[in-house]
Amino acid sequence: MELQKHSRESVAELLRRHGINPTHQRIEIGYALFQSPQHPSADQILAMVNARHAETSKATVYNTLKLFVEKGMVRELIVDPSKIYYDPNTSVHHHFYDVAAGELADIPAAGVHIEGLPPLPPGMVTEGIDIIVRTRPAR
Amino acid sequence: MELQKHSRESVAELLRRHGINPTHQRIEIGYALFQSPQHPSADQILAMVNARHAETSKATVYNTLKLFVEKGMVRELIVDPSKIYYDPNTSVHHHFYDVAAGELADIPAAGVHIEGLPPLPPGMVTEGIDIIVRTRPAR
DNA sequence: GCTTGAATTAGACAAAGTCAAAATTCTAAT
DNA sequence: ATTAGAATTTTGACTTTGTCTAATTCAAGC
Repeated sequence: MELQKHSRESVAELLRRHGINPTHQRIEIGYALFQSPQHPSADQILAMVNARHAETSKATVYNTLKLFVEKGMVRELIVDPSKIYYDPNTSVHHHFYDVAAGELADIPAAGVHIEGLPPLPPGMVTEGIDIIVRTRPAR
Repeated sequence: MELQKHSRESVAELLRRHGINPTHQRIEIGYALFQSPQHPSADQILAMVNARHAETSKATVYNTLKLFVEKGMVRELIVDPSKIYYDPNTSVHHHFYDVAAGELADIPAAGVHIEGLPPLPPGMVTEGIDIIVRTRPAR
C-alpha cells in the first residue's frame, strides 16, 4: 500500500518512478510528507525537514511540492482558505475536515456514490470531484 | 427565489431579517454581492462597491462579509487556496468550479445523493458537506 | 446637547505563497 | 579530472489576502 512508512531510499525510488530527479532536498521533503500522520501544509513540512538543522529553504519546499503535484505524486487539498494541505494518497478518496483542529482524515472512496449530479457545463471536462465533510466537536 | 435581483431597499430588509443593522456601507456591500453574476471574492466586492467613488474601506468589506456569514445570510465557498468566495444562496447546494477561469456555478442539491459515507469520527458532528466538481475546458 | 456603544476608517501587520537573481550543485561529455 | 551547461537551491524582496489596532464617525437614547 502506498501509505506504508517509507525509507529515504524508497522515497528516492518513488521520485524516479514519477520522473523526478531525486536530489537530497527532494528526498527529505518527500520523506517528511510521507511520514506525517496528518496531511501536512507546506509550512509544517518545512518545519519537519528543518527540525534538527537547516536542510532546505522555504522556496525549495514550495517549488518541490509544486513539482510533486505536477508529476502526480501528491495531491493538493483545499479546505482552508489560507493554506494548502498535501496528501500523499493520490487514489480517489474524500475527506473529513475538523474545522476546529484544522485536521483532515481520509474517507475511502470505496462504497461512496454520488447520484443525481447534472451534466457538466458545455465544453468542460471533470478534473476531479472533492467531497469534504466538515466536522466540529459535538457540544 | 432568493437569487432574484435585489434593490437596495430589499437588501436593507434582508439585513434586518437577519438581525443586522442596515448601515449605508452594509447595504452597498450586500447589493454588490447579490447583484454579482458570479460568486464574488472579497476583493471583487470591494472593487464593485467602490467602482464609481469610494464607498467603503477594505476592512469594512471584510468585517461586513464576516458578519453576513455569522448571521447566516451568506455562505463562504472555499475552492481556491488563496481566497474566499461568497455565495448569497444559503440553501443546500453544491458547485462546479472551473479552475482555469476561477468561476463557480451552482449545482442544485435536489436529486443529489451521497451514499456510502462512513460514520463520523467519534465525538464529532457534521457542519456541512461540500461537493466540488472541478472542471477545466475540454482539449 | 451629551453620552455611549456600534460601525467605519486607514494604515500597519501577518501569513502563505511567489518571484528574481545569484549561488550552488548536478550531470554528461571529453 | 575538468568543463560546460542545465538543474536546483538559496536569499531576500515582493504580492495577495485577510486581520488588527487605534482613531474617528455615526446613531440612538436620554
